Amino acid sequence: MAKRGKKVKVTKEQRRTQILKVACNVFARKGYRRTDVQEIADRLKIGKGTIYRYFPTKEELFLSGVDATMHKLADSVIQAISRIKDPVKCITAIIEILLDFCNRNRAFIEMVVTERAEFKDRMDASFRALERMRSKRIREVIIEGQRQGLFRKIDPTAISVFLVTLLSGVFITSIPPTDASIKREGKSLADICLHGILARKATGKRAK
Amino acid sequence: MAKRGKKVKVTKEQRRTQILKVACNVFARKGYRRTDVQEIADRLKIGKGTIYRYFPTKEELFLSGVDATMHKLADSVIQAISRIKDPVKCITAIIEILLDFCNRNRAFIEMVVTERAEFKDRMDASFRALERMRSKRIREVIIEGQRQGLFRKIDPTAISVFLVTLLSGVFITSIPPTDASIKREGKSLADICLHGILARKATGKRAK
Amino acid sequence: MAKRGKKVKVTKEQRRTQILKVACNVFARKGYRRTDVQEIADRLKIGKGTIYRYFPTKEELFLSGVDATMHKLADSVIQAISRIKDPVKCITAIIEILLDFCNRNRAFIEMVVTERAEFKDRMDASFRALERMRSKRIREVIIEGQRQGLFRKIDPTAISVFLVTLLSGVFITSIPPTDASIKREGKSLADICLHGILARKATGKRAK
Amino acid sequence: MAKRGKKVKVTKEQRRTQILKVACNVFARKGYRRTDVQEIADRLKIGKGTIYRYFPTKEELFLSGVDATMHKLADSVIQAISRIKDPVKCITAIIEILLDFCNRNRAFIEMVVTERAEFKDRMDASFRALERMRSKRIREVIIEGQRQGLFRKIDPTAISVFLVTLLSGVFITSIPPTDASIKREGKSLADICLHGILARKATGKRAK
DNA sequence: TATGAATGAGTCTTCATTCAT
DNA sequence: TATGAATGAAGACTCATTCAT
Repeated sequence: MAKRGKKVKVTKEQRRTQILKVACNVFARKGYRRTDVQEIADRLKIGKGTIYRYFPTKEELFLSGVDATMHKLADSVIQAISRIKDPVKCITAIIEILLDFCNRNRAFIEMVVTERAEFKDRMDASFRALERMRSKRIREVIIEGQRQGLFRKIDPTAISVFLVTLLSGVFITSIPPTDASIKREGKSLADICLHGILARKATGKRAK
Repeated sequence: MAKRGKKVKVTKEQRRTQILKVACNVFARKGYRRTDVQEIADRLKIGKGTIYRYFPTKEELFLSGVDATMHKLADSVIQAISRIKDPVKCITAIIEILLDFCNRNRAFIEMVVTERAEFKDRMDASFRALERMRSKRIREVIIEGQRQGLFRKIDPTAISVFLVTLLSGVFITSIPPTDASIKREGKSLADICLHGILARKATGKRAK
Repeated sequence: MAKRGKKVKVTKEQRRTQILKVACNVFARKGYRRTDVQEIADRLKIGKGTIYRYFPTKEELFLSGVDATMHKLADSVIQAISRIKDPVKCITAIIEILLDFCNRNRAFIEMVVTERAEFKDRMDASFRALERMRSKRIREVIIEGQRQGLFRKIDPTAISVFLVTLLSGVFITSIPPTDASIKREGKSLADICLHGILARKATGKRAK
Repeated sequence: MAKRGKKVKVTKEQRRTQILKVACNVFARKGYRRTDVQEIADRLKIGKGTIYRYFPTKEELFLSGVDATMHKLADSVIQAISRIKDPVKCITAIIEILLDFCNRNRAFIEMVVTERAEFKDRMDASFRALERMRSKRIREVIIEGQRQGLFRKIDPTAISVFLVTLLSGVFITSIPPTDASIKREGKSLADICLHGILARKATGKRAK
């Protein structure tokens, strides 16, 4: 009622972002269905109706949150890829960036998991679109790596499927809190990706 | 009302299993919240009350379904592992079995995803228990492989984390229908796992 | 399932009485609505269907229990009244008997209270019938007492209303467990009934 | 839908009271279990959800009704007692007030009866608390009456038990509609309370 | 523009009663 | 005769969305 104090004036866009951020947190913690729009409003100390002024439905609010974060992720991966020329380093970077992102966006990961369950039909499209894009970029890196003779000459699709699968695994398994050794873990995953599990002596030429 | 025909006699256990199976399908298709217990009953052509004779709550019904399938999966993986002596073949087998299982249990995968969103706190324990067990078995295979000089002498935990991550990715990404080339895909994933992405000739120069 | 042992053969009437007794206890403890017919069956170690062989509905079962006990109470009061000739002792006896009965039939009292709430329209008739009868007997005692010059010459209805009211109060307030001093309490109530609260010396002046 | 007319503006407190009043009536008429919250809403021409905005559960709604009326009753009795100095008149007044209250609050009485059956464990506490308080006030009146030499010098507890029992009886037996002669009945009950049933000429001989 | 009171469709769960064995 | 599995009507409660102020 009171809300005394300077009652900071915010632009529409800022207000929208505020709402989105808080909504994401609540959705992440409680899941889509369990989240009461009222709770989001309460946390923001605004009226429930106000939220509906910015987002037509609860669903839209939720999906907007997923989308926004999705784009942030995609952007940082793509940016990294385009900065790094060396295909080998690129693969490592992609894994590290994803791990780092997952670590810093636990809430988001939860949202995506939830989303998949709740909005299977509707949202899968957008989810897959992103995945396909990611997959496409990775393909490019792989083909470049093969062109340079760095990567094995196997079906690029096979490699890209492999990487996407691994990355999805990273995405999913990173949900439980992992500690600050994220960096090390990223390196370790990338190393195995690149060199495989088998001992080099078994390969003949592979021994260091 | 109808129940035409011979009115097959079923034991309690069979009835329970029947219900569980249909329930899993509906849950998988619609998600936990969207599933109305009435629909499960309708599909079984039994009364809603009957379901509640076998499962005290909708939640219990859901979790029972997850649990049952979880155990089937764990069993088939463990069995395979114990049958196969060669660590290299074992790794391949684990990937293939999981892929195959995911392919044949789409519904189940959906349930697990849903579950994670809905029953985060409650079910995570059982989910992780299974994961830990799987991880432990894989470690054993890895250590054996290293003992035989087949696998690289790097931290077994790193390898096991890598494999579990990849497997989780398999689990998750297999949700969209993949065709019968599952076998081939499994082999392909395992191949990259074992030999890595890098070309052999490049190995020498790239070794750290 | 087993129920081994001599499986004592019981007549239909005995079985009916058994059921009624157990049912009364459960109803008394949980109230009519809260009582599950299944629980009564379980306690008796018989099938639920069996109960329905003896009582057409749950309601009938409940009301039969009330009725049976009601009659026991009415009988013991009437018997006492007809044994005792002295109207003064008779009044005391009625109070004592009721107190004693209430004390030994807590469960029953609860049933009557429940019944009044649940079956207001339907059962009130039978409840009142009994009350009227009790009231009628009491009236007879009063009139006899007045004839003998023992009781004040005020409207017998007033006295009977007074007594019925007091007895109903006994009925209701006796629900919480009272100890063995029931007898003393009965005497005390009867004493005040007979002599009133006012000091005798005051009687002369205060008489209307 | 309709909500014709001026759509009177009501405060939250007024709305709460409105709901409580109608709810009491419905509960009283149908009993707790038989009452559908929907019916209360329909009668108020408001949505069911609105009721749940004011009372978290049906039970709470019910018990709030009992409580509110309980307090009204306690207040009017206590007020009357503190206004009247003469112990003899006080006793009469207490009976009259209770009778009158019961007559004008049939619905309430029904609620209390229902409550006792449904909420035995939970509500008994508050019910008894009130009773104890009433009983304490009455004791004070009695002791004062004895000090003034107006009342017989018997155990004050005995007298108070007697009165509470009688009052409970009034409470209970007044449920069936009694006519406007309430006043007369109150006087009559009080008269017997004070002077007893026995004829005065008999008093001398019968005194213990 | 912001609010939050009001709404009522949607669902889980209970349990008296039936009836095939 | 006894059983207990099956039934489905009934009812409490939630919460996204609306809309008057």
